[in-house]
Amino acid sequence: MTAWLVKSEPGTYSWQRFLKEGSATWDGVRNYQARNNLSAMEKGDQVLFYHSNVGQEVVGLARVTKESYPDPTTEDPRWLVVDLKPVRSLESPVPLSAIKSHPHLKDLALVRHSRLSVMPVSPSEFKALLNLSRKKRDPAQ
DNA sequence: GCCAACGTTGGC
DNA sequence: GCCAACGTTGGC
Repeated sequence: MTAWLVKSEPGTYSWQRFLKEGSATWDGVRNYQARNNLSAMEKGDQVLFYHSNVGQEVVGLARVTKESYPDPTTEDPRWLVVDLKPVRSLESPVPLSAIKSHPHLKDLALVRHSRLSVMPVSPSEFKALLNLSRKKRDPAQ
């Protein structure tokens, strides 16, 4: 079982909307690498939800509820979707800057391949990210 | 708003 | 099959 990270622009589809709706079909992926990652997802896998562009932080944790199937938003059979459901918001969102400055997270695809929208996260990276999300904010800031 | 990085398209 | 042109993503 692998952990994953998916990106969404909050203006397009936000974590708040995902929470409110209670589930999502992760459609619209039109990149082969991202598509391959979708197809490798298994039911029950944990998925971190990242706000790209605006926010630039990991905001929540979700889970795969349905493994990949053809993207209903296109006739093109090459593209796939999975279904996700929200699990919980992170206590404290993990900003990209914190990920970049964490020595163990430098190789995360989020950092190395900033345009990839669906990526695997190793167990140790996943643990590190969750640890960062538990860290209390500096009261001075 | 800019632009670097990257992916895709199409002419040759 | 190469590569220039173009479009998109997303950090800054």
